[in-house]
This record gives sequence, structure tokens and C-alpha cells, in this order.
Amino acid sequence: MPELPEVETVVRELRAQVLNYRITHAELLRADLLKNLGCDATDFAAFFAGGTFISVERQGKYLLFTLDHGSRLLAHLGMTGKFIVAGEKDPPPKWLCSQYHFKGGLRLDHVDVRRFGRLEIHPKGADIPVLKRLGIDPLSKAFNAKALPTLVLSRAGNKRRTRAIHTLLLDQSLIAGVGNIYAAEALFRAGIRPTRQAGKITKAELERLAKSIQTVLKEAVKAGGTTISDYRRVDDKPGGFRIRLRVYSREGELCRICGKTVKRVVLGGRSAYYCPLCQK
DNA sequence: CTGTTAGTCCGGCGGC
DNA sequence: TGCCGCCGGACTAACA
Repeated sequence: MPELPEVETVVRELRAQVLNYRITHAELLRADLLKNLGCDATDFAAFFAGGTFISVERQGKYLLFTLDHGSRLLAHLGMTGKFIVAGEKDPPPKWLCSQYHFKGGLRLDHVDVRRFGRLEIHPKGADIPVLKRLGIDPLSKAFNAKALPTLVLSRAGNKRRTRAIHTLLLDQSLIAGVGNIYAAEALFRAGIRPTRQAGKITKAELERLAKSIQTVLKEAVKAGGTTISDYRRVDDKPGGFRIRLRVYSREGELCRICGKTVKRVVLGGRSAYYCPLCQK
């Protein structure tokens, strides 16, 4: 499941590998991934023909490619999406959804088994509504010591106080980029149970949580992200953070700190993992 | 209007 | 071996 560190890893690698090559042609093989109303594979091909990617950025869990004339491609990897850099002679991979051929023989394959991802194409200057709905990026300066207490404890946060902290961390309109893996890992590091009501968490704990979120995300970016099953870097290699997970997907295993058995609870329909002794 | 919840998409996988 | 239910980001619809 690509979250912020996985998307950041992919974006950095794409930046190093696919910018400034002329796109000879692009193909949309799974039209249902393109969410622009009324756009089909023909429109998609025409959008890219002769263009060049001049930048790739991450916003939350979204990838944003800008073309030389200012138009943009938005991509979300969903659960099983990946971008793999290949050569023109490499065979087409299974579950190919879109593909970009560059002058010189470089190829970018976009693969998504379950097709929970999305693609959008936007002309120069157009608003991208899904990006406008994103909250604070946890690696940005705006995510300072005050940010989390403000989100939860301020007047505006009134209605959010009854939610479980784990559920709140997953809300992309509040904090953009944190998913199930890093919500669990950050809560573990901050010593806070995922089931705690957000409004009952102290200011000091929230500040500690914000720090934990940043620390775990930065460490995961350094390791190239976490591979549970599908996520891959653009060279098709897995991320290196999985062995460093302390609670996520470790139900029934022993806490690396205290030795207690790691528990799993379902919150808002999502699995949340925690250590019953280390987290209060 | 605001905020929350349920349904939807999809296919690999585990269990029987 | 085959079928069935489970899982999950984020959108949309439906609801309080």
C-alpha cells in the first residue's frame, strides 16, 4: 500500500530517470483508471503525444507529473499500483494500465493489479479538486508542534474529538499522506493506543505524536518505503522498511520492546495494530 | 451546511 | 480443484 514514503521514493526515482525525454507515444490500456469524465484512451494518447515530463512531485499520496506545456498528469497508486522504468525491448508486464514510451528507448510502465488507483489529466492552469481537498503534508514546515493540537483540540476540531486517533490520522483532508502502516507505527512510537478518542489525548501527547509521525516517515523514506506485498520501487525492487515495522501486520507476534503480544483491532473498517503494554 | 457512515471498485489469497 | 468471503484508499451517495 503506497503511502507517503513509498510515493516519495517513487517520485524521487522517477525524477532521476524519466524527466526531459520526449514522449513518442503513451497508451491507456485500462480505461477505467482514467477518471476524467468523458475521456477515453484516444484522448489520453493525444494528451501525451510529443510532450515531455519536466517535473514530478508528490502531494499526499498523489503523484503529479507536469508536462512541458504546463498540462499535468495526476496519479494515485491505490493499493497495488506501481511505476516501473523499463526498456523498449522488455516484455509488457502483467496488469499494465498505462504505458509511456520515450525517445531513446526508455519506457515507463504503470501497473495496477486491483485497479484501485486513479489517473487524471488536466490542461495547463486547471484546478485539481482532489489536491485542494488534501490537508497538511506531515513533512512540511506547516506541520509544526501546534498543528496536531490545533486539528484536534481547537474550536474547529470540535467535531473531530470523538473519533479514534487512528481514524483521524488516516483522514487525508487533515493530514495528507499517512496511511494504515505509518499511523500504526507513529502511534506505537508515541505510546498512544489507536483506540484513544482524539479529544482525550493531551497536548503533550499530540506533540509527541506529531514528532513520531515525522520521524517514522523520514526513516521510511530513507529505507525506500515498506513492501508488504505489491509495492515496488521503480527498479521493481522492494522497499527496505518492512523489517523495521514494530506493530503493523504483526498481530500475534511479540513486541520488540516489551515482549507482549501485538494486538489488532478494527477501527472505522481498518485494521489497527498496537502493543497493549507499550501503548496507553 | 457539516460531518459521518455505507457502498463501491477489484482480484489475489486463505480457508474449507 | 473450486468456490466463497476477506481486505482495503478514497470517491460518491445517503443519511443524521
